[in-house]
Order: sequence, then C-alpha cells, then structure tokens
Amino acid sequence: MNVTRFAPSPTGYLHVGNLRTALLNFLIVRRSDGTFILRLDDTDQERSRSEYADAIRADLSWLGLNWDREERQSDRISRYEEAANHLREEGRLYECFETAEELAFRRTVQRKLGKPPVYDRSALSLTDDERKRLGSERPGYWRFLLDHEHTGWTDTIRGEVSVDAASLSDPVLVRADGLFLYTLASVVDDLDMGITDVVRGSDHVTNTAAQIQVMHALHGSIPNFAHHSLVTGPRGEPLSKRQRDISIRNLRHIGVEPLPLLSHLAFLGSNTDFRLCETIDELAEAFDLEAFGTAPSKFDPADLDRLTARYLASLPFEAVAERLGELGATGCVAEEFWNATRENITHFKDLKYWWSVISEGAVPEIDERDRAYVEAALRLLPGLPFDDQTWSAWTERVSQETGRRGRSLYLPLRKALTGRTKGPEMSVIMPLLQYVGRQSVS
RNA sequence: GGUCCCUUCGUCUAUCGGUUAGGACGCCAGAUUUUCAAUCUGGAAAGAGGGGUUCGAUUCCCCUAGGGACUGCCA
Repeated sequence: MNVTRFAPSPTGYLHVGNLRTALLNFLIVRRSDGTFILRLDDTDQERSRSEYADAIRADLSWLGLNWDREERQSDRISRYEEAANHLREEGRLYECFETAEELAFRRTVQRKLGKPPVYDRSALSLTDDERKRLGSERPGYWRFLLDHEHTGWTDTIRGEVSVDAASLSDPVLVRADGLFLYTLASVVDDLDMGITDVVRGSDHVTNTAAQIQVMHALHGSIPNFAHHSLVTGPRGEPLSKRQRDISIRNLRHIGVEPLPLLSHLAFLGSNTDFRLCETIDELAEAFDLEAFGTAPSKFDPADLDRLTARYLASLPFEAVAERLGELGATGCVAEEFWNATRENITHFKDLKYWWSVISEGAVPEIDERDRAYVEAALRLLPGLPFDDQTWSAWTERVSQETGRRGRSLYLPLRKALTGRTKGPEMSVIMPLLQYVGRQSVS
C-alpha cells in the first residue's frame, strides 16, 4: 500500500513541470491501489489564492488525475504548533532576532568574501540578557538546529545521495509572525499522513537532507524519496521563463488532449519505450519510476501534435459526442461526421472548419486554369440524395467526359467542394454535404 | 562566489573498456491510398571540447565549455 501526495502551492497555475510530479505520484498509487492525496501547500498566505486552488483542481480533474483525499495546510496549523513545541523541548529549535534585511546583507558580504552564504548561528551565542532585550524589541523567528553531518538517503531515481548539512543554513521553521514554513509543514504532513513515497523535482534534493533531519527529530519514519530531473523548454532553457506557454490551461486551449500529454510526460526522461496509452490504467502499467534518468528533459508542445492527432483518430463517437454537440453537431449526422473526419484532424478544434463545410458549405477554391473543368464537372453532379457511391460514380462520369484522371481529376473537385487540398475521403464527405441542403430548408 | 547535478541520433534513452554505438518516438523515401492518415518495407541521423590512463576509451580520471538546481522569515 503506497500513499503519495501532490503538494502544489496555490500561487499559480499548474504547468507541465508540476504536472509531471503530480503524474508520477498518481501513477505510483494507480499501480498499487494506494492513496493519492492532493495537498494544498498554502502556508504562504501572501501568495496563496483560492482561485489558483480551484484552477489546480480543475486542471487535475480535466486530466483524469483524481485524488482520494484533499488536505490543506491552513487547516493543520495546530499540528505544526505541536511539532514546533516538541522540537523546542528537544532543543532543536532556537530563536533568532535578525531582521530580513540584516540577513540579506550578511549573505552578500559572505558571498563577496567567497564564503558560502550560510547562517552563522550567531543567535546561539546570545546571552540570556541579550535574548530578553531583543525579544522585547521584536518577535523572534525560529531555526532548526541541523546536525552538521552528511545526511543521505537512497533515492529511487538518483541512487545514493548525500548532502553535507554543514553547508546548509539552519532552516527557518517558524517566522516572526508565527507562520509555519514549508519545511516544517511538509514534514509534519508527510509523517501524519503516512506518506510512503515522496516524488518531487530535483530542486528539492538539498531540502530533503534538512527534512530528513527534522523527521528524525520528530521521531518519524523516513519515506522513500525520488527526485526526478527538471523539465526545460525546447532549447534547454528553464521552464520558469515560459510559464504561460506551458501552463495546463494554455495547453488545453491550444488543443492538447489529456492522454497524449500524460503519455508524453510519463515516459519523457525515462528509458521506457514511448507509447501512446489509451487509458490511465494502461499508462500506470507501462510506467516505471526507476526507469527515469537524472538528466534534464526538454518539453516542446509541438511534440504533442502528432500524438494528439493519433489519439483523436482512435476515439469512438461516444467519447466525443458531447464535444461535437458543442460544435452544433448533433443527431445521427454527428456520428457520420465524426467517423468521416476523425483521422484528418490534428486538434479537436479543427472540426470547426469541417463542420462549417457540411453545414454551411465551403468557400470553393478553384484555380483559374481549372475553372472550366470544375464548372463542367459540377453540371454532371448527380441530384440528391448523395450516398457513399456518389463520389465514385460522379468522378467516373467526369473522367469519361473530360478525359482527366488521377490527381488532376480529383483534386480540383475536392478543392471546389471543401475549400481545402487535404481532408477526409471524398466518398465519405459527399453524403454529408447534402446536409447543407437539409439545413437550409429547415 | 560556494555546494551539488547534468551533457550519446531532432527527442527520450541503451551500452557494467573491445559493438557495424542498439531501441523507441519523430523525420525522409518506397509500396498502398483520389489527398491526408493508417499499415508495411527501407533509409538518414549521435558520443560537447581538450588532456591523460590503457594494446584499445562513449565507457575510468582531470581540465575546459555549456546547461540546471540550491544557496529565502518562498514552496
């Protein structure tokens, strides 16, 4: 039984980087029948917004990444309080009084001297009097006293990882205004919720060392950690520079479908052979966390087009009936329409054009040199009703009359009738075209 | 500045010192198809650079370059 969590902070929209983390955590429990928790890390009150939380839920739902439980850190403050008190009793939490500006200044000085910008623990050498005096001037904030030793774990993706805690600042766990910080909240939550596997981006590796120490101090058992590499843009640039393009909302807007996106992300960066999975269960079966490598992987939305097209072509009418209805395609024509067009679109929204072709007629595209030919051909067009033989019967007749064959026979007619050089098979389009007539009558 | 991570076809990767450097997706070509797609067959396509070690380096070591993360009273 695995328990995993996806813990976004509701300070922005979900993007492919986040999504990969969510997906990996989700797939782990999908393989093992465990529990997948959506945990909103909203301890940062200044930046967290409920609209973002709603947007994250909506995006996950659209993708089919359903969660078994939802938790909010803002509901769990009392637990953090207890944990902080426990750490104080154990002597692992100490109060400091520097202002943020002071700390920032010290860091720049240290950096200029070529020293690591690590907190010097000067608060530890404060006398009781000094502490009392400073405490009366302003509220203190609290740091966790790290053991200065190498802290390691076996990472499912990265193997043996070890971080020298001496190169880290003692993490602040409680702010001067009493707010609990991520490092504490996350650890307490993971322990309380019985999280067995923590899968997150490699930007958290140094964090993990500190968190492991806090977990030990809280006498918790350490979950399995796996840190996947970060996703970059197509040229290897950080994703943060393209937040907007790669937000799930934007991808959805440009016509990306859930399963192609999920398939792509479940294999990107792993040595599992890529395949487009038709269901999430199939994906869960195929994916393997240990198959992931540590090198960053590039994400290019354009890579999704081909997959999306293949995916759409495979969908039965039932799967898209509702969406077709939104286009105005309803009734039995809708099914015929879908079967005629589904192999000839890249994105679902491409159907708008084809629907307009059969519902309103196309703007004919006729080359000047073909004009006479097209007009002659149209005079030979049989009367309604059209059926699946109409096209072949008609073009055969036209061929006899005009002597044209092959491409020069078919293409001008296709362009005249559909306005495009490419598209669904004409023999299938023909019966749909008479719908134009019915539309205008009714 | 410091610490850590990364670098093989377009993309994701395989290779436990000796391989015609393999696969998947994509791409290209042919077959087929009125077009596109699908399918089948075939093809092009890679070890960042420089030094070592070695009979032999993609593989081990060092340096350089490039990319990234962390270095917050953010998460």
